Amino acid sequence: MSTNVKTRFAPSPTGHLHVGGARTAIYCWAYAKANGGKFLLRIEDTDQNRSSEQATTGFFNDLSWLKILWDEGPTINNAGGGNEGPYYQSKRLDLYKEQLDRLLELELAYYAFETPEELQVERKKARAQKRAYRYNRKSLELSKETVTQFLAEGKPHVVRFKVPEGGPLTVTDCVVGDVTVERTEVDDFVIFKGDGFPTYHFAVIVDDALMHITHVLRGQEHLNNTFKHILLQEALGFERPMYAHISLIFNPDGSKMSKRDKDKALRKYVRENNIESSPIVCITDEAWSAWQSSKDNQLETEEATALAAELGIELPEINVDDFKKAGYMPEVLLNYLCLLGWSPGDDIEQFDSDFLIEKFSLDRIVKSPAKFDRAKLLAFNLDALQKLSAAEFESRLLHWCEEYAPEFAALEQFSLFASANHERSKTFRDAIVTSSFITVDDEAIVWPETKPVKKALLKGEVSGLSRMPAIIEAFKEVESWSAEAIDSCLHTLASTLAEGNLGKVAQPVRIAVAGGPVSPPIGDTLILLGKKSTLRRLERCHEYFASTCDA
RNA sequence: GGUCCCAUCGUCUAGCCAGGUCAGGACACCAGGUUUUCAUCCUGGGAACAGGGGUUCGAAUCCCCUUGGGAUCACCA
Repeated sequence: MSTNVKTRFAPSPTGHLHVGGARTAIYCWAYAKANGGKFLLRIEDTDQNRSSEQATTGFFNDLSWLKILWDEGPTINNAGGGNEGPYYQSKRLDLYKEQLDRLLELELAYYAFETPEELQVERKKARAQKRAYRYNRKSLELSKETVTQFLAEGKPHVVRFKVPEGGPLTVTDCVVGDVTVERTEVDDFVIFKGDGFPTYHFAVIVDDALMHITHVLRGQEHLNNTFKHILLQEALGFERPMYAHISLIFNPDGSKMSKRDKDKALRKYVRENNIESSPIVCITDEAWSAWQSSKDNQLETEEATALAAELGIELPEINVDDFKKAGYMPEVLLNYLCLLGWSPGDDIEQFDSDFLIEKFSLDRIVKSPAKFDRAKLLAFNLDALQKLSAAEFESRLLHWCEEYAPEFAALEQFSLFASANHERSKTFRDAIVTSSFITVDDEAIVWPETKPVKKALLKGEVSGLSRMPAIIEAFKEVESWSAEAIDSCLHTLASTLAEGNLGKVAQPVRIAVAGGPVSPPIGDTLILLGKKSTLRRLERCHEYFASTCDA
């Protein structure tokens, strides 16, 4: 394809990198790589109130985790660099002002003095009259002298772009095709804000031009903005890049997948359960009532996480970081995200990033929006996990545990813990969930009387519980606590106590030591626990049920 | 409401641009089987061209309309 392809991903650091943004970044990266071009990262932090350094770092981490590394941009670890920076918009004010002066000189931009409140009134009027809001160009009627005077007085102002006269506007989008709109649909939008910062529209045009971006891939919510952008480019004499607008990602219920989904889930639960005050200390009464007073006041991430944990509800996974925490592998998330709107054809679905780079093209991007299907992601993760060698699985599980489950990372028999969980885990988290009994103290194991527990211990002609004393005695005799010894002991027990039915002895043992019907294979489970803990748990279980039910 | 975008199994999609294979695959689901639990694993199955008009010998594919869904209409990006 064309030479010098350069794409960019330009997030505003106001939250976390969510899956939609991640997919855009992946496509940008893949397109650049597929065409021997460069991928650039730019931080759009012109919103002084909402941008944060913490969020910026989060974006770097999330992108790095996915192995989407930028050739140009902020220098972090082994990514970034380039000499068309700085790559933070907040540090490019001079550049924007320079371009703004040109526009002012050409009389393609003008000062406007309406207050936000005044504009709000106009907007409401427009809504009531069932038409789209357009700025009425009132400030354009001001005389030069008045404007000069207002500015000298320090009257608060913005700068607006003066949309030139002309015919309809057409942009040829690489995904959507030709899109045409009447010029009158574009109003004189603000390009410089009252705080002296450029708006998104202005900064993005200046930066994309100065950084020589050739292809702009972005979410379809920007399709309408494109007309503002091409107008600005024409006014400034910039070349128009190629545009590719990617459809949105939705939740399974059809709603737009958004960063607000977590907040929504929490609100719903709180409302449905009539919870009137904060159940945890980390959310103050003030924070709670502020949150409850308006849907626009979202809880901080930490607060939301803590509250969800307290209420015992699962927050929907929407950010890249959520999937990392949940124990998915980055290459799987990347793979799955690619498939939401693009496919390589030939019935191929599972692939790595080398394959992606080789095959990626804009003309295979689907126009229609996609729903995010966690079940398929999970299935992909399972497949990928199973393809890992034992050593690789162990090292990656260890890595994950070090970050999210240090008590498991510290396990002396980590190797066995890993191998025992390899083929039965769909995510890294699965391994610690079904093996949580390992890190629980012997004296803290409890046995909820659920159906499977009752079935294994209390039901039947000869109950599992009644076999317990014999099992305990047999285990006491096992000298070396090895897989072979345990196995042979269990088989012997099965033939003497249960006509060779291994399940009849294994399942009561499993429940006794694990506190529930699910654990790794029984031999591994017992070795992981050790002989002493195994015996203690068996005894405690026997005592507990013997005392509660006079069987 | 104005403007713009979109429309193949429950879901992601292949097929469409260059009309002509029982509309293919994956996930999910259902039924069997393997397995000491859970999870895997194996076999089989049901499942879609939104509706209506054209064009054509022939339409999922090209055109129009209807319906449905979505985006956007900020001194946020």
